Amino acid sequence: MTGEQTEKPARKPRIRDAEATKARILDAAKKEFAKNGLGGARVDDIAEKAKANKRMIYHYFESKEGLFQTVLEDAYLDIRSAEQKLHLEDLDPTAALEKLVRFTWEYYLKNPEFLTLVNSENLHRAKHLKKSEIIKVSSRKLVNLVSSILERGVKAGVFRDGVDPVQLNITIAAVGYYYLTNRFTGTIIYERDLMAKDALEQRIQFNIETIMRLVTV
Amino acid sequence: MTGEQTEKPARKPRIRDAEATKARILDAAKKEFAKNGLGGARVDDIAEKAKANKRMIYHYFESKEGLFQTVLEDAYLDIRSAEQKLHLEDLDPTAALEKLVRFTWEYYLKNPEFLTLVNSENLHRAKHLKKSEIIKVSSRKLVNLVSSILERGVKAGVFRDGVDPVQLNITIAAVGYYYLTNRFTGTIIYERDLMAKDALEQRIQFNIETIMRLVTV
DNA sequence: TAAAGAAGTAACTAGTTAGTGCGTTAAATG
DNA sequence: CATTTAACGCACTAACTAGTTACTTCTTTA
Repeated sequence: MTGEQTEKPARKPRIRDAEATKARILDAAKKEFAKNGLGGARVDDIAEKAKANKRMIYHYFESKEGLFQTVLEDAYLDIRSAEQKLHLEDLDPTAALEKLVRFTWEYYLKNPEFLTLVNSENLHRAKHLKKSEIIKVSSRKLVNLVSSILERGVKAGVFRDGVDPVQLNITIAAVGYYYLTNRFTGTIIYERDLMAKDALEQRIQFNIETIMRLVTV
Repeated sequence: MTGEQTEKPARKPRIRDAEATKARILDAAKKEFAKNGLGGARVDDIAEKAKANKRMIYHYFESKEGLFQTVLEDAYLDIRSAEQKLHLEDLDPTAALEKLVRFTWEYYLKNPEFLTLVNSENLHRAKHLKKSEIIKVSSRKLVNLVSSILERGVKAGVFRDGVDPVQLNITIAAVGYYYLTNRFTGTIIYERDLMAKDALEQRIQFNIETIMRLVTV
């Protein structure tokens, strides 16, 4: 509908570029939603940061919630696709699991907006995610990935039998997510700078230890 | 200042009762902040739910943020005091640790507002908690509690040496917190009702297993 | 019982905020 | 080159929202 012949032109920098404007809005919205939550985010601020007119937001995304939904979907698709790119099936079970734990931690660390977006979505009882079929499909792949790592480990005699892949998946996420999403209150409660370089290094080692001990025979 | 002679009268139900009004406001505010976050909460709604006039909120708590800070402080003090009441020092190390894991899980389960309040506070980079000295003091007690359980376990030969009590504390919270705060997105991602009775039972068992394997020799 | 002080209320303000109506301008098309 | 289509922007509105002003009513105490 938008441009059949004009697939990826990138020939000359167009002054009017729908895709580029859309991308700028999404980028600005991601930051704004992550910083202030869905309720706290301001549409005017998103438009300004995106160097777009507010009218464009409503033209491309219908509403503030429509924009949030797209931002959230994109965020989930990004982490799910990055997980697939790890090619864990090529590694032995122990190395594969350790790599997944490390990847999850580093992804959260490099993309703190992801954590806040997920928190915001849960505050709204996942009403936006519910509508998205593609998220379910890509999540299923992640569970299957962990399932097969576990199976291979059991066969190789390095992992114990009976570990639920969903519970393991949740726990891998949990030990990183909690630490990082609560880094501000955590720094006060535990009277220790949780984001100091050595603190982060100590935590990822602890997380690997936690997960490995959980699955090992 | 408010009433020296009238310490806990409870003689006749007063039509005008400052303490009762204050309590109703705090209760309504806790629910409203938990449901909608600090930004999404509406002062008018809090007043209405509390069956108090909005002016009273500003009289007792100065501002919306002042009210939020009091709600948050109260929430932290409640869980910290409940932890102390477990008297874990009277149990053997293994039983004490298991009881703490179970308590933490059940507290989150029964008080989901706590999770949302903490999330909201982290969205605001812990600016309200920073001001509270009493929170630091009571948190220190929790870390000391876990420290002494670990120490006793090492001496008894049931726990391994070198486990950082802060990391352990964080992990005990993490495995419950993540599961419950993300119960809405989780139910979609993992295509499983995470709040079903047997799912909850399975999770607490998994959490105990995770923590026990982490500290055992 | 009169005076003082505290508890409580209605109505308002000044500033925001999501969302729109309508016109303008650039690019594609025949 | 004329016409259509899509990108873009200004200026507005209707509803909302934190916080306040000015007042009434109840309770305590000298």
